[in-house]
Amino acid sequence: MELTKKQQEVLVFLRKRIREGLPPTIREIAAEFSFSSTGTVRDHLKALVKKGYLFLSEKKSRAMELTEKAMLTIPILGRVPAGVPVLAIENIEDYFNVDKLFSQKEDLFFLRVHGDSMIGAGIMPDDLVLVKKQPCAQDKDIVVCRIDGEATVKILRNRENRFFLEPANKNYSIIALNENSQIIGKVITTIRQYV
Amino acid sequence: MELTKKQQEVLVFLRKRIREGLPPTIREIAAEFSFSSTGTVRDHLKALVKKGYLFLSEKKSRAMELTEKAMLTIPILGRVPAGVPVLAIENIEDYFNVDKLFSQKEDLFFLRVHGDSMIGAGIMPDDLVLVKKQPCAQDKDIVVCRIDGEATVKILRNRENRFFLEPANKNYSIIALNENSQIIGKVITTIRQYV
DNA sequence: TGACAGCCCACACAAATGTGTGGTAGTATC
DNA sequence: GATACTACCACACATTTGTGTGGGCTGTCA
Repeated sequence: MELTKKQQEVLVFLRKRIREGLPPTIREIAAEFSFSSTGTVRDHLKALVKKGYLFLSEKKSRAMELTEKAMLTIPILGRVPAGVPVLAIENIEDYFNVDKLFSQKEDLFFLRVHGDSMIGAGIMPDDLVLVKKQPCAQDKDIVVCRIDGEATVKILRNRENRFFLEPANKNYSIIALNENSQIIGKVITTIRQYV
Repeated sequence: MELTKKQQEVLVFLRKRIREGLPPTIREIAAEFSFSSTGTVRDHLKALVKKGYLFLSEKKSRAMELTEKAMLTIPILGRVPAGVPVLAIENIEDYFNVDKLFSQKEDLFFLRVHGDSMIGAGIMPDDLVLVKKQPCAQDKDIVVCRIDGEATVKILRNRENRFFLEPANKNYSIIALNENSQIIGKVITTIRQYV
């Protein structure tokens, strides 16, 4: 059930248009590929549906959706030997599903990290951490907590059912979790953008 | 030029549908709000356009686009004092524009980081770095380079027009840029996802 | 009072759009 | 030879959809 070259081309176009926010109509697809008949487009769309790359809704204009299989991904490279092109297929370790990163329904927010208390865990000042709001977490989770009126990032430690907030920097000390320090959420991603 | 409550509601619905991948038709909007006339919807859409939240294309079904002003963003929290709710408006430092992160047209790929040579810069083993392909870069840029058949991440140094690749870890040594080490691209973002 | 914005309705019309039927040609498979 | 898939075309038809005109009611602001 592999895609033919032509079907690939159509899929690439659909992906582009869907990402831009407005899926094409059948006639817009026909125009793109200089097809003079709408039937031709329908053949291709039906092939994509049949092969599991596309969902179509009936009687609704532009109503198409990519399946998981067809979603836009950015290749993740692993080891890159000398001599071969960087983006050669052999180097591709996995795909990063861009469309899924932020599609979660949970209550998410970013926190801009202040201070260097988590430097040992690779969380630098001014990094953004994506936080899922939740009142508790597990041992070793990186959590956002409120200590003395300041939101900071720490590692949660569970020692015999007593909880501690541990920094990843020896210049800071461990804090026991009490009524003055409250867990706000769990860090699920960190992002650093270079200018 | 503030939005009225009703216009806000309409915008929220549009944003939801646009994010889901299929902007609504005028009649679908009417159904959502139980309007019995398409004219009513057009009044609201025109108001949103006039106030700078929406672009509409003529004679094309579902052809609407959010303006920068109206785009979906995730709040970035700064300092969070005790006592106030976490997501209180006072805490919001900025907004992270999800829709823009990956919208760049350039040739991008992710590289899974192996080794600890960049630990000092907060880039840990197994982090993902988003790389923009380019054959050269500037002093202090973090670059992906190919050294002895392995893609690694390093800091580029320009000393009197001679280029060096510098690790952020004292256990590794500086390498002069030569025919055995080639710049593949520049790191523009790092991402770490916790399971 | 007048002007304007917000919010709603009814209805008609033309254009855009999906659907359906049927056809041709090439290629591959059994 | 039969069958199936791919890749195109032509054309008609019904529905969906955007557009346009006209109207009503409620406010606010000058």
